Amino acid sequence: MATLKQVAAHAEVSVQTVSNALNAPHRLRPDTLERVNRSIELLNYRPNRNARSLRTSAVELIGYCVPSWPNQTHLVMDQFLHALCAAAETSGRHILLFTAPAAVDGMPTYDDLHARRLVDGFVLSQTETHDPRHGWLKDRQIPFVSFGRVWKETTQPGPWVDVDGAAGSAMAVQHLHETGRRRIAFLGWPQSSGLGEDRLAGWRDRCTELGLPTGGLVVRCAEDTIDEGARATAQLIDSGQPPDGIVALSDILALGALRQLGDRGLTAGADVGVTGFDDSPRASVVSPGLTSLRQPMEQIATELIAILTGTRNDVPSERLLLPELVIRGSSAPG
Amino acid sequence: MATLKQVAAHAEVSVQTVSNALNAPHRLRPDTLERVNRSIELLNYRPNRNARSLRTSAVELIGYCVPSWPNQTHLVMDQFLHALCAAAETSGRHILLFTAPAAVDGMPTYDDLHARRLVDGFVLSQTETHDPRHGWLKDRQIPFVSFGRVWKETTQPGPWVDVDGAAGSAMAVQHLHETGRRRIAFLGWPQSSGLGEDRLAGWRDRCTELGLPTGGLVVRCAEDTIDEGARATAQLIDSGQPPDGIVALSDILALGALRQLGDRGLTAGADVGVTGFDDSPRASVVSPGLTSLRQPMEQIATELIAILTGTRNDVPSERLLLPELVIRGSSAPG
DNA sequence: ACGGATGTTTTGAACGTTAAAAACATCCGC
DNA sequence: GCGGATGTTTTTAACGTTCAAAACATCCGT
Repeated sequence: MATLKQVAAHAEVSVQTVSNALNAPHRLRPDTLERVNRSIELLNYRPNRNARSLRTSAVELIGYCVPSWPNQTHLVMDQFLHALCAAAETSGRHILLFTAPAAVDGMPTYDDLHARRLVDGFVLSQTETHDPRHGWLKDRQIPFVSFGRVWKETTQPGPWVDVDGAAGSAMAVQHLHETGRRRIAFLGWPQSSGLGEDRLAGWRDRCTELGLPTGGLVVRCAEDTIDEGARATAQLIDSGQPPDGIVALSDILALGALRQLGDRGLTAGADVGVTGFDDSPRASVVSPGLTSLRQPMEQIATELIAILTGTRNDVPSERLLLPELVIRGSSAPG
Repeated sequence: MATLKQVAAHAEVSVQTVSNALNAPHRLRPDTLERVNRSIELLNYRPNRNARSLRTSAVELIGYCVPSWPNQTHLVMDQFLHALCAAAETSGRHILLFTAPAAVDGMPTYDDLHARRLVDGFVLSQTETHDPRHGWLKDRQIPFVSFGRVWKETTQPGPWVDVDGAAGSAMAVQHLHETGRRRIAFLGWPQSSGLGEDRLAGWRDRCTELGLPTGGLVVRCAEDTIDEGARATAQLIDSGQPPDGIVALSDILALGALRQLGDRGLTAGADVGVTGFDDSPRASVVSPGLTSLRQPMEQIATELIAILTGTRNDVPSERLLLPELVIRGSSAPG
């Protein structure tokens, strides 16, 4: 593989002139630039990333910890990973994947990757309540950006991009209200989940705004499973005041709701409107199709990379993005 | 962050002596080594990967193309990705993720990553019939190893690690035979799938060895879905000579079989023994639990890295690994 | 014709490691 | 005491870019 030196010899210029042809072509006389570019092409020159990184101290790699639940697929993370890679590449960078223990036990790994100049910074995701990684990185001035806020912190310890769960739930309530529902339930998670409480707040606020009841219409599920979604829905149906709409905090819980409605001889859509969150592939193939809130993965990834690389001066360090409500049969009126 | 130079000054030795302390400590007098190590620790020295890579021409990064189906989770690939990262780290390397168009359209991306010294080589996966990547990389002497063989090629174009699907199907047949089944069916894929034909061959060969019938007992499914598995099972049940055992080529098809059996008032296990492949999380939580063939992900990843890095002279360039049959209720006799 | 300004190209050094050769120190047999 | 062998440490250069300064060429006003 040719080096700058070889290209320079071929074009009968200095190494610096070849470097200028690549990085500052305006410095060169047009005929010199043409000759150098021809040599670059003829010799199939490719810049050596190591040499450049050594001189500039920028490696153009972004560290991302491989999702820590190998026993469980995580659709949102799969889509996110692909979008993140593509966004990084668009900016001339790549993603370096690594494993690390959970919480602070993993911080030495992050520290080491940065100290050895293996990465310039990190993208964090799967943020947990009181997640310690953010503060740890901020304290050490190691660049990072987070997909998701650190829940239940008074101030965020660093830049983030997130999807507005509350707004999403509100959109779902609004939509169900527009299809005629007047008693809309919410299937959520335990109170310890900040994300769950955020989405619940969106449901509650919009119901209140629309004058809809909220009492006795929230069921928190211990786990994010179809069975729990089914159980919670059964509980609502058997409550004596069954809902005519259900906003589920996730597609998984929503699928459980669909199953339970089917078991009770009720029709999703016609009898009870159902919505989920994340717009997983099953949302479209289940019958009826599940109305769901879709997270804008490509936009999320693009914003994360823009914040981390500081390539756009207009980028604020916090970005809350709106999900998109994808309307399907599960919320269509009768 | 301290450099070798700063550590050397602190320890009152040359840069080379510090480098020797790290890489060839046997060259140093014990008291010199101790003094240098103390300086390394005091100054929290971390080697700069770029500098080392520039001098040695080895970047210690392995390129892996992010799975190309963002609309569909792929459990096996999720587990694989985690195992691959961990195995790479164990060898002092990391995974660089990238995106690329499918088939030969993606080859310029591979070429560029290698030419620019962003990676030392590649791990390929999701191999397809007549997959062109392998031959392309081999022709250009770009190091790689493949998780999965290139089906329907007379010779493999490069090193690979794979799971022996045929042996897996044979194990499943053997197991069902041992639980008393004598008419074992196979749910497979279209004939164009090399992997499917391989697994089918294992089923057929073992049935023949055991003197079991094979005629009219194979149903090929157009797609890997629960519905297709259910449809295929219905076809077998309605055939006039229903099977008492079913080996499914994947867990998804097996779940379809379980559903169809339930719909027909038949009990998986007691009435019809069912097995799947891949041991997905649902295999254990479905009722009854699904007997399934589990791929040894950590071993696969470890072998891939060993072949690619050439770190063990005894490693052959082709490794066929056995899956593990995880026995659950779906194959338990009545 | 000359000096200052501007355009274009070259020169020298730096980044931080590793590899190889050289230098220095020590030991031992003759 | 000396020369050869071995142990230990230092010296020198290399890897391939980028950065900054210097040199050279050209232009224009006086």
